[in-house]
Amino acid sequence: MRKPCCDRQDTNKGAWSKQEDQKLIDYIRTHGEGGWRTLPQAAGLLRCGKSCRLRWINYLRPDLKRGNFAEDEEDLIIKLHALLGNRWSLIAGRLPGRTDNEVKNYWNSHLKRKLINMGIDPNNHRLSHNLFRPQNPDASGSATSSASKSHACEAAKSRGGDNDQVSDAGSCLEDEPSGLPDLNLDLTMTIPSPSNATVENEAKLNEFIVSKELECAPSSMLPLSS
DNA sequence: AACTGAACCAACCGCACGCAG
DNA sequence: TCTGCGTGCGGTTGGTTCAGT
Repeated sequence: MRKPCCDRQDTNKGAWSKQEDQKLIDYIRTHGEGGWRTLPQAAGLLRCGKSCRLRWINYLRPDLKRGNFAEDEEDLIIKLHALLGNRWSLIAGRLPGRTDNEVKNYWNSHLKRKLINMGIDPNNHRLSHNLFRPQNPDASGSATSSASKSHACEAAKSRGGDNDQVSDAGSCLEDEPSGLPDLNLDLTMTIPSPSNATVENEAKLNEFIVSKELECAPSSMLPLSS
């Protein structure tokens, strides 16, 4: 096991100061992204490289879209989560200006609960039989109307276990309850084995996502930038 | 006004992958 | 082929803010 990179005594932890942010921004503007291991020293920061990278990606990048998620973004997250499971970076990749961390946090704090309130199991996007389904039109209706119909199985639980296999929806649609009829998410497909998981495969996966979006999404959601 | 629990979000941590030597 | 390094990812934690009592 490799030593953690952040165990040095002389590195700062916790919240970033404005000065630190500025140093990081200035450095990356001058030298570009990358070289995270050596960046802190070069930029005069008492941080580990990982911390710098995270700060840049999640907070300082100029193309980040801050603020609340739009309804179509919510829909898309839910739909992609049904397709891909907890692959936050892939999901975030289809949401311009959003980061995986942001999407993950939003899922855990908002969307998960929203689905539960709608009587949908957020883990597999199926109707949850034993959950109380509120009559509240707010919960059952507007924001995630298409989401509630996205009942493909969760793709994969997590890295390692799922092996980059995209959801086998066929297997999870077979016992589908009657409630969520109209999205065609038959995801039967062949994804190359994890051992071959390469950039090319990632690109194929993205193509797949796009094709599914074209099949399933309301036109208002499209096109999606990559 | 004070307290408490819930919600939110930035940041940390450990692991796995790709690549170069 | 093996090994170590750099990087990216997803899960988790901890601090802060908000809402209810």
